[in-house]
Amino acid sequence: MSSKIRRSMPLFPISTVMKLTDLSARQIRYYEEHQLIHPERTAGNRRLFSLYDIDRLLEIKDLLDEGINMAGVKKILVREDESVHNQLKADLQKEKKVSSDEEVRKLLRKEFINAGRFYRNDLPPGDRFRYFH
DNA sequence: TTTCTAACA
DNA sequence: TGTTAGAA
Repeated sequence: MSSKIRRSMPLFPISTVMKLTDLSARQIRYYEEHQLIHPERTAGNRRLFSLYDIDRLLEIKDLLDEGINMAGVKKILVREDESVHNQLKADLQKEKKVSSDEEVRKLLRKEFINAGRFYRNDLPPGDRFRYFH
């Protein structure tokens, strides 16, 4: 579980992400506008990307290269997010720790503060742990 | 210097 | 998607 936390740690400025993904700053910001990634922000409003964000950008790039449009990419990534959520829920239920989606979110809030795919800093504080769709 | 937002001869 | 202006 600690690996997930490390992968979600906000570390890189956009210049580094541009080099790692070979995407333009415009493209990276555009994908954020479309809710495909949710990079953290510094006190000075600069974006800080995690390894999860980098992975997602690479996935987005691959899907786009395959000819899939934004709407399609969004659907695919949302499905993946839901899959991750359901897998986590299944694991937790197996351990008899929780059962409802609400309980899954509650536990996530406790264990993955700022965890990449589950935390949305673009929503009001009380709604930040809702899942995508 | 780098990054941000907003906007478009 | 690129590019640029003006601000931070």
